[in-house]
Amino acid sequence: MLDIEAAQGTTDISSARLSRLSGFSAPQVRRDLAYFGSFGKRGVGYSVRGLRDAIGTILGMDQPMNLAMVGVGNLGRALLAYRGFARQDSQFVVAFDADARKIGSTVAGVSVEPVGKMGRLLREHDVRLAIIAVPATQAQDVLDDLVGAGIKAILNFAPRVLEAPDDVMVSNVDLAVEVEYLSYSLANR
Amino acid sequence: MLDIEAAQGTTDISSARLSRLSGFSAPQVRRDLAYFGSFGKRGVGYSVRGLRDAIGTILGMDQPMNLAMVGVGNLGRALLAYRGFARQDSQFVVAFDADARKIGSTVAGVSVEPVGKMGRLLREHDVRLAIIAVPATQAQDVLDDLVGAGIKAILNFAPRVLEAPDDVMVSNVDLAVEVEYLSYSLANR
DNA sequence: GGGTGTGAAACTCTTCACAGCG
DNA sequence: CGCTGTGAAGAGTTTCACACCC
Repeated sequence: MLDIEAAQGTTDISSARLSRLSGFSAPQVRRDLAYFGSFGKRGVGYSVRGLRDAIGTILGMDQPMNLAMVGVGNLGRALLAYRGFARQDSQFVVAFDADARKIGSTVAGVSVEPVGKMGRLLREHDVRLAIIAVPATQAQDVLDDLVGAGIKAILNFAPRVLEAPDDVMVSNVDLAVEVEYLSYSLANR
Repeated sequence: MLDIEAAQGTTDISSARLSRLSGFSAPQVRRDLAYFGSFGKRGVGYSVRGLRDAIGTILGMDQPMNLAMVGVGNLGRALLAYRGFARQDSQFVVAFDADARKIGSTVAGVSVEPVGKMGRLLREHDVRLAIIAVPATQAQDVLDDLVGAGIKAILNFAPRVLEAPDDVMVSNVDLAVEVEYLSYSLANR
């Protein structure tokens, strides 16, 4: 969103404009931003550049975040190549797969390693966030390995409820849920 | 979640157990379910089978929902093959791509058609929900075409804010946002 | 004038506690 | 007895309105 404005050369943006772009109400936008500090100028709006930097800092994206991908099937490949990640300072540093034929290959500039080396390589590369893109049947095993390697944040794309210790955050992206939500919305106008 | 229980032969499930599996509190589960009707038996719990059917009906998944995929790159391919969708009665009936070399091929049993035929084929196949998995630069054009073809529900995977008429629902799956959320959670314990 | 930041009101959502039924 | 369904209390969130500053 802020990228669009930056690309258009806009330097300042009002909460009203952010409202239109984001779908949140203008007072909402102001309150949420004010929660983290005073970023805006009265009578002018928010500096696009300043806002982006501030949000980056708040999200902890100002310092690089090393990511690992587990599973290099279609989905893993797509995610490795996904443009959205590149805009932040997060980056994939290593990928893993169980298929011996894929080991040693490179996908989107990231080398594919055997799952057996996960523990060691995750520590070596200082990976703090891992993404699970393996078949549902293997997802829990992968999660257990990741937890064993000290990973505290996991993004799971496998359509399965996974068990994890309380101090490990697991965020599920269940693509079917999105379709269900839209289906429900269609059925109820 | 309910699939897990069904697979284990469990016939009834309590709100307490659903709470552990879903992460929502037990009263929360009960209230949400009660909102749609009385599905549970006091002293016993909810029938797994009954619940699944009821939820399916509520979501409008009891009748088939035809889906179209626009964009057959890595992400489109991954989504077409995604297991999660198959469990419901939703199904992909057609896919589109701008690349002439892909036209006529079949991905996960779905034939790839030229984007130029989108309007006609969407109507022919009675598609009501389309998924956008094209590069960000082309996403808005695709959305406009879909809207022109009468599609009222769109799931967008391109990392871009899209403009759509008020009566068209656009659900964005921004994969970067998920990483940002976990990154923020990591930074703030 | 224009747009932020924020107190106060309105609203929604969550939790608690328990009556009541199987 | 065990667990649902739900009124009432509590917490959190959104909206409104406007003082204040650029």
